[in-house]
Amino acid sequence: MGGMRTYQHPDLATVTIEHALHALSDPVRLDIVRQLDREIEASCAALDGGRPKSSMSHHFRVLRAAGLVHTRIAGVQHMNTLRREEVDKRFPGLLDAVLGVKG
Amino acid sequence: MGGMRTYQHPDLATVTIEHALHALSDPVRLDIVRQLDREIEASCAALDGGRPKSSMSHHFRVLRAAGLVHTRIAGVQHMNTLRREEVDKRFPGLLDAVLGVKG
DNA sequence: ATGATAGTACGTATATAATCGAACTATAGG
DNA sequence: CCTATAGTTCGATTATATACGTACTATCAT
Repeated sequence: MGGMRTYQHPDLATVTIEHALHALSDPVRLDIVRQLDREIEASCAALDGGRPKSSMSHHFRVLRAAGLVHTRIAGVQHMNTLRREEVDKRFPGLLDAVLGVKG
Repeated sequence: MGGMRTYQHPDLATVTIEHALHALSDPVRLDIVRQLDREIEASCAALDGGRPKSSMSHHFRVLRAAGLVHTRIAGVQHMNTLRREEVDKRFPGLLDAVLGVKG
């Protein structure tokens, strides 16, 4: 069924490191995370890089399920943020390491 | 073409963070890496946790291809080590973060 | 109400990965 | 040379992911 009122965001305590690593290991998703790390908040469309909406929806769902991204509904847009503090608490240094890599 | 004389180990510069994250996102492989982090050097069989040899061979191959593990042949055994220093240089803080997680 | 916009849900096709038995290869020891 | 051991390679199976078109839903503006 189509649009929804709210999203479910898992408690980081229930997210395993394997789960988080898997979510981060896809280039599209890693790119989303990199952009969110800079942009603070962005709509799905703003980060799609020309990809179809259904593909992006899939990747955001994976990122949400892994506890990495929070999505709030703002009118017609769904605004995404990195769950930085919570992820840092659960996996200290992980995002710093992943986002700090060059090349 | 069974056993081999030597293994190919990629230059870490050619390994992407996505590649490394994917290799680490499998529970069997993460367990291997965790054990190598403690044991310094171990044969494949010592880390198999009762799994078939062909399955383990697959996982070691993935770990090698991602630049995470080095394998040297010592007689009939193939001894594995974590490529700690090189990985730390290429992906600073990554292994500390991944291996430091509890639960 | 109509239309436009943002995104989800579903279904399906395709690709990638995990699992593991069986046959094989290399080395060591008797 | 024969046998045991450690691990690889091959091939087949199954599971998991990705990609994306189409239909749908929610919200907003007119």
